[in-house]
This record gives sequence, C-alpha cells and structure tokens, in this order.
Amino acid sequence: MVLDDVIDNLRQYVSLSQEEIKYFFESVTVCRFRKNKVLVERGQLNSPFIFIRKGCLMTFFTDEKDFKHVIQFGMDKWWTGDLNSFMNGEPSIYTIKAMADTEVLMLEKKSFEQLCQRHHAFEGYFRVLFQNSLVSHQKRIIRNISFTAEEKYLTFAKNHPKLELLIPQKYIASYLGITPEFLSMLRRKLAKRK
Amino acid sequence: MVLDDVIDNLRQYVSLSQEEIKYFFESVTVCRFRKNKVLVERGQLNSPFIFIRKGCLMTFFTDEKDFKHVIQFGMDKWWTGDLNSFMNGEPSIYTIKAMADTEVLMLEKKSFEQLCQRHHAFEGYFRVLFQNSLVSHQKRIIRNISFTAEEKYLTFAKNHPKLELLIPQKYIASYLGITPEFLSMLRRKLAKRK
DNA sequence: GTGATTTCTTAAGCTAGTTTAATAAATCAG
DNA sequence: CTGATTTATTAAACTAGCTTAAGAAATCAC
Repeated sequence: MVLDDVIDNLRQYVSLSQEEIKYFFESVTVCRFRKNKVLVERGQLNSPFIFIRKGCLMTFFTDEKDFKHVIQFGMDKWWTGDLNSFMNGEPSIYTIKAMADTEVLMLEKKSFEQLCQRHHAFEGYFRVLFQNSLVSHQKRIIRNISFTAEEKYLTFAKNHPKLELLIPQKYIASYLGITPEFLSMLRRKLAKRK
Repeated sequence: MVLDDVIDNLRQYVSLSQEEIKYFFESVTVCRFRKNKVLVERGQLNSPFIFIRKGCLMTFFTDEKDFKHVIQFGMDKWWTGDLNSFMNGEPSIYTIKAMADTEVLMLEKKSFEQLCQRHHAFEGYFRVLFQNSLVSHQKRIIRNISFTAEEKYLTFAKNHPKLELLIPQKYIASYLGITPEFLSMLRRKLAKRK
C-alpha cells in the first residue's frame, strides 16, 4: 500500500482503488528543486500542473514595464501551475520559482488527460479542486476591490502565518497589490498600536 | 432532437448522447425573471447553479458598511451562481439580480451531483468549465493588482462592449473597484482625448 | 405627460498609497 | 569572517483615486 500526502489529498474528495493509486504515480514525475530555482519560465510551452509535496513555490507575472506581480504562493499539499498554459498548450505567462527547497509531483497534460479519461475518480477530483479554487479566487477578488491595504495585509497574515514568516516582505506586498515601502509603514503602525 | 444554446455550449467541450441531453433537461428548471428581480438573496440556502439562456444577471456582495460590491456580470450562455453556497450548502454571501429580462436554467445541487455521477460527460464538462473560469479569475486578479483605474476600465470596455451599454455606470465602477464619480471623470478625459 | 426617483456629472478638498532616495539591516558567496 | 548583494526602513514630496455635495440628465411609475 502506497501512502503519500498526495493520496491523502485525493482521498479527501474521491475514493481510489489500489490500481488507481498505482496509475496516478505512473502519471507523475517526482522532482526536487533548491531554493531560488525557477521551475517554469515565462514563455515556456507544455508547462506542467504541479503538486507541492513539501516546500514553497511562488508564481509571478512580469508586465511590459518589467514589474513583477506575485499571483500566488503555494505551500505543502497545494496544486499550482499556469492552468491556461497547461490546458490550452499556450506559452506560460507566469514564472514559477522555489522560495524554499521544494519537492513536487509534476503532471504533464497528456498524463492528466489519460488520468481523467481512464479513471472517472480523477476527473471528479480535479473538478472539485478547480471548483474550490474558484471559490477562493472569488474571495480574493472581493478583498482586492473592497479592502484597504491594512485589511488586506491583516487578512493575509491571519490566513497564512507560515508564509508571512517564510516569504520576503516585498513579495507579500506585491501579492497584496501594494508597495513594499507602504507595507513596511503599515507594519510599523500596527506594531505600535499593540 | 432537442436543440438549445445550453446544449451547444455543453457540446463545445464534451460529446453527448440523446439520452444524456434528455437527462440534462430533466435535471434543470427553466425560469424567467423580469428586470430588477432578485433571483438569489444573500443568506439563502440551497442557492442554485444558473445557466443564463438570455438576458443579464449581476452578482454582488454587501459588506458590513452596507456597501455593495459587484463581483460578476453574467450574460447569455454563461453559468453563474454562488459556487460556495451551491457546493457546500452554506448560505449565499451574494445577491444575484436580473439587469434585464432574463431566462435561465436552474440546477439544484442534488441534480448536479446525479448528473455528474450518472454521466461521466457532465463531470468532464463542469471540470472544464471551472478550469476555464479559474483562468479568467486569475487574469482578473492580475488586472486588479497591476492596472490603473483607466487601464481597468479600458480593458472592461474592450472585452464587454455589450455590458458597457446595458449596465448603469455605477455598477461597472463597482465591478472595477473604483467610485462612480471617478469613472465619470475618466470617461470624460478619455472622450476629450480622441 | 408629469412628478418622483435614480443615475450621471462636475468640482473642490482630502487621504491612502506611491515615488524617490538615502540609510540600515539582513543574507549570501567564497 | 568579510565584502557584496539583497531586503527592509524611514521620510518627504507627490498623485491617483476618494469624499462630499450640489446640480443636470435620464429613467420610472402611474
């Protein structure tokens, strides 16, 4: 019996036979990356869908003025990747970088499709995964359009205490859509208030 | 042979037998709403998943200060709804309102689950639907954190010319996360520039 | 068609958040 | 351990976007 975090995760949503578990592991590749290593370059084709076993990944977008905007942090037991590039074969618009030594499972599109086709359970799993992710993306949009910088920061710090410690502040600022200088100022103000 | 926009839409992603089409129509309820009618109230349980056949729906969130924030507009051939409420049985955090006379197909959670269980094709369809929606939500987040108000507005106007005409400006402002006064000012500035 | 209500515009004053720049602190490479 | 590089802090000047308020235009109900 193969035990693994990813299987625990899958089993939260669907039930899997031994055969299906075996097939899943045949479909993915285990990779390890050192801190600061870039996993997915902007412009890359065939970008994979990635399950983070352990570590931390950061996904960011580089605009025309060469500014970097952090789109997502990924931690243990999260899936990440450029979904559009993965699904539609287009070049990745994001860069994905390891923020700590990280171990991942990489799933290629072909394997993903076979997985979904052959075993109904996986299709169901990914449906639920996307559906949940959609709910949290919607919540983030609400925060984006209705929260002040302070509220955004406090919510982030409360929801992701581990990231708050692990990630350099300037990236957190970028994720929140504010400047690092202003975040620094906010933190000072909040610390005084206590 | 039943022909319908919703079937066209489903068939863009998966192939369906006559039996599956029949079963789909047994699973949904056709409803019509006059302009300004509220379809889903905040706090409502069992909120449905909604396919818009014709018309326009607006989804908004009401905060503690009683401000309304527009989360989404939905037009012909779009699915909409409070996904969290629909999937997890929680009270809806959104209000959904008709912005024009609108005809929809309503899908209840129970029917949704039966649909997915009995016919693999529907599970696949919703997986792709959520996946595509996720991609556009991510793009919206990029715009939120990296665009100026002017860039946000221009992108919206370019991508949704029909909505731009149909929807009162104050709701568009809300959707973009800016005040109606500022949008008005922007539009004047842009009109002069031409 | 008319009065009532909602939406849009305009403008002045304001503030949350940015920009720039310089210094301090922390981390990294060898 | 040391110099080099990256990250964080601080502060002053600035600006994009907000608030308030009042009038104009459009839409709605009857």
